[in-house]
Amino acid sequence: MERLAREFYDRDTVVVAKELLGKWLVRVVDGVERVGRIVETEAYLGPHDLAAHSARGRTARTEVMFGRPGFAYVYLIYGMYHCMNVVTERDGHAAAVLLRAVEPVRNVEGRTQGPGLLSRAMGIDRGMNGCDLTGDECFLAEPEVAERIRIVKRPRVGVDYAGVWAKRLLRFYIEGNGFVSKR
DNA sequence: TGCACGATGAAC
DNA sequence: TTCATCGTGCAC
Repeated sequence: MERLAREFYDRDTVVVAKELLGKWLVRVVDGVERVGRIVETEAYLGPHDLAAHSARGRTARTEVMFGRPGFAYVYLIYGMYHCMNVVTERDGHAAAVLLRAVEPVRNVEGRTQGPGLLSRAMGIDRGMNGCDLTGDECFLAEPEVAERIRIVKRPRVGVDYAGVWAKRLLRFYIEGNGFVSKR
């Protein structure tokens, strides 16, 4: 399996968010590789993007967003679900891509359409925060079979509070894929 | 030290 | 439309 290198993440966040579609998310739990094909993402551009957590400043929670690209930013939402993000762009630029849905490929039980369900099914929680995605616990990889896809662009979900930023087309998903989250 | 609320999901 | 459930961030 060909793992994505640091350079992949060290680029424009919108480009990374689009290119992540179709890639494989791999999480190793008890020696078993759980593999999901990424079908939906959202881009969070940085402190100027009012929908991004980094817009509220550098805090203990958002620290990894401000760090180097290719690391996982995982946080607890609504007291019961975890959301996984991939940190992008240079060290100091607090941007990331939220993984919103995957399609089960291998060893994945349960539903995976939505950031909370995806994290639960893949075995991702706050313990993964700050994890190096070029390492062995959790990483992204080129799919074994590349498929041609069409990308749909929509406004991001659940960020109505962000004013004009809520209208930006920063949610991306694979057209026609049945594992994309509803809403 | 307290408290309002969220990049969600499921039930009603 | 309501609710579960709790860490975070900011007000006091």
